[in-house]
Amino acid sequence: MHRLQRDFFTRDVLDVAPDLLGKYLVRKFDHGEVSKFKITEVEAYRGEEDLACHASKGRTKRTEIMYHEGGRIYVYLIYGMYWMLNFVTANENIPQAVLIRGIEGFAGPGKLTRHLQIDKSFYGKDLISNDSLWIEPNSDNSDLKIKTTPRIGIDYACEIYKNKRWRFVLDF
DNA sequence: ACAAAGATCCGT
DNA sequence: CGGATCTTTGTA
Repeated sequence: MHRLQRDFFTRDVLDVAPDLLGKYLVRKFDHGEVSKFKITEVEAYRGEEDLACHASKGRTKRTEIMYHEGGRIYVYLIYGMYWMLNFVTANENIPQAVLIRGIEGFAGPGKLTRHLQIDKSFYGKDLISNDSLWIEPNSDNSDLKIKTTPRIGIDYACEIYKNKRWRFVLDF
């Protein structure tokens, strides 16, 4: 099976996010074992104008990777304990990212990174070329039911962006 | 330098 | 509902 290529990620985050549902997140561990998990829940963070997006504070050391071309990995630590896994989308200088919130068997962004052993060392890696983490298509995802809701845990944002239904969940 | 907050999770 | 736990960021 071939992994998803650059053109999948260099689109608007609102197109990429729901399109990731049902596809496979593939992790090759250091000891050689390969595990594949169907993606079940994602959220879109869209540009400097989106007050829930880290890039709303502008270009910093942490948000720098979101300004790169789509397909890169954005990882950060939250509450001192949990690594959040994101994929950068769109073209250069358009800061967008998809937060991976759930995979088959592991609901919760902090739980899935713990199980997949993903940490700061993945920051900036390219999904198209690295040998530890990538996305593969699903030949049988023609009949997906997708539910949309507001995003989780962003009470600090203003009403306009708090209410955007930019969380996408596979509806079984 | 220092203080504050945070895209979460778990146990009570 | 509160505690864990530490990086990033803003302010001085």
